[in-house]
Amino acid sequence: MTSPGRTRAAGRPTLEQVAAEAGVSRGTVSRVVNGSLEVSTNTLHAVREAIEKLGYVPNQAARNLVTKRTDTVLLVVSEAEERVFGEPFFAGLVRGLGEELARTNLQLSLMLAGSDRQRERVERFARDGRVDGAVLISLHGADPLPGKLVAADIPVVLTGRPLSSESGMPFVDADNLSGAEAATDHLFRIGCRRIATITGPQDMAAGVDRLAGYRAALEFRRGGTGLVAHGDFGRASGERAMRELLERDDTIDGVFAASDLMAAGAMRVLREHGRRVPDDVAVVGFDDSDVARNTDPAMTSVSQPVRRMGNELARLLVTRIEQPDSVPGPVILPTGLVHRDSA
Amino acid sequence: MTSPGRTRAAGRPTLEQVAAEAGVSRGTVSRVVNGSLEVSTNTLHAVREAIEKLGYVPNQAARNLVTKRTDTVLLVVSEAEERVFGEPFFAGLVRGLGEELARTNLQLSLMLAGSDRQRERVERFARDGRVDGAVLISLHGADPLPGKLVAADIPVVLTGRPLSSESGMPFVDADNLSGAEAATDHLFRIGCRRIATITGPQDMAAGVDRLAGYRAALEFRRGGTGLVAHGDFGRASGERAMRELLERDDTIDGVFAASDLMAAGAMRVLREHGRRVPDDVAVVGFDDSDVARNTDPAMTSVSQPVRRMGNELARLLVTRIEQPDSVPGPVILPTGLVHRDSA
DNA sequence: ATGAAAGCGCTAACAT
DNA sequence: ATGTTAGCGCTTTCAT
Repeated sequence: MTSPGRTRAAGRPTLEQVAAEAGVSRGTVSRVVNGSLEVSTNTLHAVREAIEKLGYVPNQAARNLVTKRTDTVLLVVSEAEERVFGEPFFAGLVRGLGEELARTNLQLSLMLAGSDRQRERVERFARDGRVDGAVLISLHGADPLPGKLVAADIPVVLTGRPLSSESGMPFVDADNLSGAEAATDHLFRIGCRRIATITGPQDMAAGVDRLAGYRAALEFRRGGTGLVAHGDFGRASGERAMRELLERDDTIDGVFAASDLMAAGAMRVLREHGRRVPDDVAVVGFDDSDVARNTDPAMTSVSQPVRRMGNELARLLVTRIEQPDSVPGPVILPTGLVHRDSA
Repeated sequence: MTSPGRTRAAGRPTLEQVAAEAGVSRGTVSRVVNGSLEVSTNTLHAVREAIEKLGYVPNQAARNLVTKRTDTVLLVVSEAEERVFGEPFFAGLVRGLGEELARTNLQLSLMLAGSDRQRERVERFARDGRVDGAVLISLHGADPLPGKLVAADIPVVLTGRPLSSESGMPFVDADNLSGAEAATDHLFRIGCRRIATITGPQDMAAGVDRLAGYRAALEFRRGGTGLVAHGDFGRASGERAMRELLERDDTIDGVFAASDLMAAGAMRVLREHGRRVPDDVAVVGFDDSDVARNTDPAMTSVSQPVRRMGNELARLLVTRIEQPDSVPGPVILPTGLVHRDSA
């Protein structure tokens, strides 16, 4: 009880103790731990043995204090829990990030920022100096978070083109415009002439760009582009939008939805209304997620290389961290169209 | 360039500078920052002003070094990315955890441990002294991670009863047995007499207990309990299991699946085989997730209070952190049956 | 190749 | 109520 350690990390051996055990100085142990080459084989072994014997693990706080690095990067997702854990998009991204970061000694840590309160916490966490950099994803409109982090001198990379392009922050995005264009054009080519779209949120570039792609395709084909209903990428919004569209025009024969979830919702509503997919109405989604594979009929969908996007994000961030003055340009990755049975 | 700061956190004002600016000592500033009451109103104001003026933010590394606390707790999910971001179960849990932790000054950080490599990283991270405690979820079989963390003197709480109950670690779980029993009994009461089950992984208590519940219900009703096929909670495994079951016995008229995802897979296979749900075969799932609400017909499912489970996990962990010697007992929360159209 | 020593920025115990 | 001081455990010059 009165022993020298009531504190949590008590008893943990220190550099000092390892040094004593190995009969060398602190500095030498430090060199061994950090893989310096300027250590003789003999001492190297002695120190290693001592480390092993004592079960020494470097104290990060002490190390951070002097190096100013934390070897941790933060993934901030600006969505509510339900969204984050419902959208398969994030899975690929996280995997991609993890893969790439595994090559470095950076550890990935994830935090949600779906509410103001959470955003504030994330900001404080980052400003406290607990991370070397941050990847932000799913930013809406004029989220102040990226700006605040940059102001706090924290390297930041974004997922998805920021709406206000003045930001100048490096970002990675899928070619949403081309993807949407290809999807819409596909509907046209299989014979649809009354093609509607269900958009994503218009405060995100992904939402805006996919709508633009739809428009571009139809303008090129000289089709009408008026059948637009807005959604928020979520399933329920897709159902709502589809109902609205059907009410406005019941001759619709093709639908391009800006997310698989919305497309799935639309398919359900179409069925409720007695429309067969794809015979009466063809449907294309966006994301090529699990959802698309599991609708009935299986859904044709635009694929984005989420995993590669994660890879690129990691690379960009590492670059920013290692060369704070570099401003790597944006990375735009190509999308594809995966043909299944719904269109 | 030769200025005193090329390092990342360079130029950040320190306690010392704030003290100078406010004309007081370091100690006093520290007291203000940490909310000590023993400070006169005057100096309090002076210090606050100085902090404001200089934009001072305490350096966490320095603070951690002396306090031995990080104010961070880790949520470790022992699943692959695809799983984590596909199962809505996690959303509720994370939300519950966040809610409760928001009352404290603990920050939640999430890490995946789906591969050995990731598990190793997580272990190192925790042993490095970067977290005050950890919540582990989705443990399989004899995962060594919890033991290692405990050995490293890190407070740990588990989600789901550990299979080897000798561990003695505090945990939170849903009453899986009762839930499964209620689901199965419901099938019996609506007239099913050939009731099959699709189990979860048998290296997790949730899988084992739900199967036990199925058995208990049928034994009580004197029904046969032989129609068992194994799955892993995932959709594909549900499809596989359903096919297998139909091959073995095509008079099956009720199915209890240990997860919504598997139940959804089963429903699809049933439809493929020309069985109508619930008319020919009634189906009950487990989780009461979004998936259950979106099948056609909507799925009857066992609900677990995931959010409350998250709350309780946080409470347990906080207790463990604040009183390292306390060993709070397990918390088992009740499940319910949500009636929809599939049974 | 190695040791010695000067901090990194903060908290907390002790004085006053 | 406030100042003083001794570290927390580590990295990193600077000598040798």
